[in-house]
Formats: sequence, structure tokens, C-alpha cells
Amino acid sequence: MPVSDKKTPIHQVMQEEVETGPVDGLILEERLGYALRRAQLKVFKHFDEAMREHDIRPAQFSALVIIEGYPGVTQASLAQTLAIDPPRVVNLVNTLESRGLAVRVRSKRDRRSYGIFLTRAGEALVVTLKALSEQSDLTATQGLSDIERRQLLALLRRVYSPQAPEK
Amino acid sequence: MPVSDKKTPIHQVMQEEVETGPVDGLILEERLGYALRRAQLKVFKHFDEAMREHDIRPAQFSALVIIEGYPGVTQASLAQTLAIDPPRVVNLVNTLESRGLAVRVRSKRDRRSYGIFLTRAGEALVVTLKALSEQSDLTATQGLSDIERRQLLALLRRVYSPQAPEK
DNA sequence: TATTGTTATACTCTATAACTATA
DNA sequence: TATAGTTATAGAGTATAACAATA
Repeated sequence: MPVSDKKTPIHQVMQEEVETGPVDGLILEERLGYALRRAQLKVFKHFDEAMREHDIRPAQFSALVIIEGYPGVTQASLAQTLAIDPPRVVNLVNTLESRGLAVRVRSKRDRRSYGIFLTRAGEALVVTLKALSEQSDLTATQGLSDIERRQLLALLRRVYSPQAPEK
Repeated sequence: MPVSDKKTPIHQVMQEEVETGPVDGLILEERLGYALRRAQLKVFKHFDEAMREHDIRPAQFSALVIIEGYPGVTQASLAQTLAIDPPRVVNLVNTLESRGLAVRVRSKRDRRSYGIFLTRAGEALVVTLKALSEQSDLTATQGLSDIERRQLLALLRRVYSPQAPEK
């Protein structure tokens, strides 16, 4: 594609003169989206390693923890808490159910909805997974002190739920 | 809360008794991956809105900013900085080139590689986009003070590049 | 009429292997 | 042989519309 060459045809500019090495001190690092993505990539990489043995994906882990904390939670509520759409929850719960970690129980009150419960196997697994993920977070952020790690968590919380108390 | 108590088959437990409302105070909120994902979802949503008019995706924006800062950057270097794989860079640059925002210039030194440069249109656009994204970050984090916003950015940087100076 | 869960579908993002052309 | 870029492909993740059963 011919460059718009109002004055200096870009083709003639620097060819030999440019140093193209590792890039830092970038303006991009001032952008929140970039920083969040890079940090998440790292934290998720550690998480994946920690969960590999149990073949658990991030969304599956989150679902297990929520179900543990709120036995009988509905799929709609699960979708809201995970910030995913109902169709994904169906797949998610299908997987957990087929692996014997959770069960759907039809609600007597509202027979359209299900309550989701952990099985014994699910309860046992989630205990293990929580410990693993906690350790994974620590190793992923070993450059931070405990205080800094809590600061980071608090700031992130205030980004995604603005009215949350600082705690 | 009548959680499965050692003996009772989970199916028989609570059916009517469970309150399934909005969920907070969750253990999940202590997990870095969850917090990062939620924060990123929010920041990216604002970013998407800000860029909608220009039909620019996050990776495209990042690429434009990098090319602006490092004219003649190679695709391999771009891949490394964006933390994406070389095949994605091909598509990325194809899009930018077809939209007249950037051009590939074959390197004389190493004729396997290209230097990527912004066109005039690309240079003009990236100035606009940087201002928009800066504003987008501010509105996405309006619950934070300037100091807190910089703290967050600094902490994130130290997560994804552990040896970086605190600045 | 509205809501819960479901199916189907498509689109983006991401990862991998294999190819080409240069070095 | 090694590297830069490319092609092809497949798998996640995500979003949307439309449907069935129930309220």
C-alpha cells in the first residue's frame, strides 16, 4: 500500500538507523487495560499450572467456590456473580456435573430453576483447589509484600465494584 | 445453614431454605485472578465504548502506540511486547495496513524481516486514540483518586515485570 | 407477559504445527 | 541450521437470538 507521502515518504526514513530491541519505558505501560491484561496473563499462567493436575479452568474454579459458599445457588445467580452469560453457565454446570463435582436439584418453589450443590467429591476438591490457588497467587506476585498484595486486591475491587467499602 | 453434614445425601438437603440472592463478601474476591478479570472486564468495556467510533480493538491500539514509539519495529518485537504470538501479529498488521494506518517496509539489512511504520493517517489517529483511552481509563476508575490510580498501575507493573523499578 | 434454563450459532481470541524465504 | 514471517487449523472464550417450560 502506497504510503501517504505528503512530505517525507516514509519508505525513505530510517531503515538502517532504527534500533528494534526489547521495548520498555513505553507509554503503553501507563494504560490501565494494558497493565491489567499483562498482570492477568501472568497470574493466570501460574493458576493454570497449579490447576493442571486437576484439569480445572478458571471459571470452573470460581463456580466451585461460589457453590461451596452458597449451596443451592441458581444458575442465573451464578451467571451474575461470574459475570458470564447464562448459556456459558449451562456448559459449566454440565461439566461439573459430568465430573461428579456438583449436582442440579430442581427447586420445589420455582420449578423453572435449579439449585446447584457440591457433591462430597466436589467439596473435597474445592478445599484442595483453594489452597493451591492461594499458593499460586503468592508465587505469581512474589515481588510484592503482603501489604502491597492486599493493597492491589483492594484497589482492583474498587475498580470493578465502585461502591464497595475499602475494607 | 444446613450444608451437607457428613451423612445427609446432598439431594435431600435444603430446597426451600436457601436464599439465593446477589452474592458478596465472597472468598473469591480474595483471589487475584478473579479480581483482575473483573477489573479488566470493566476497563475494557469503557475502552471499547471509547474506541467504537474508530473501530479499534485493544490489540490494534497497543500496536499503533508501539509502532509510534518505535518506528520500524519488527513483527517479532511487536509480538513480544504485546505478549501475543507471531501469527496474530500478521493479522494485526494486515488490518492496520489495509486500513491505511501502517505499512510494512522490507528491511535492507535482513530481508526476512519488515520494519513497521505508521502512515500519516496512522500518526494522526494514534494521537486521537491516546487521548480517548486516557479519558476512558479515568472514567472507568472514577472511584479512585489520582494517587490510587498511579498506585494501582505501579503494582500491576510490578506483577507482570517483577524486576521493574518502582518509579 | 416475564423469567429460567437451554440450544444453536457465530465471532473473537489464542495456540500450534507446518510451510517459505532468507540468513 | 536457525530465524522472520506466513498459512492453516483448531480450540477456548464470548455474545446473541430463539426456543421450551414454568411463573
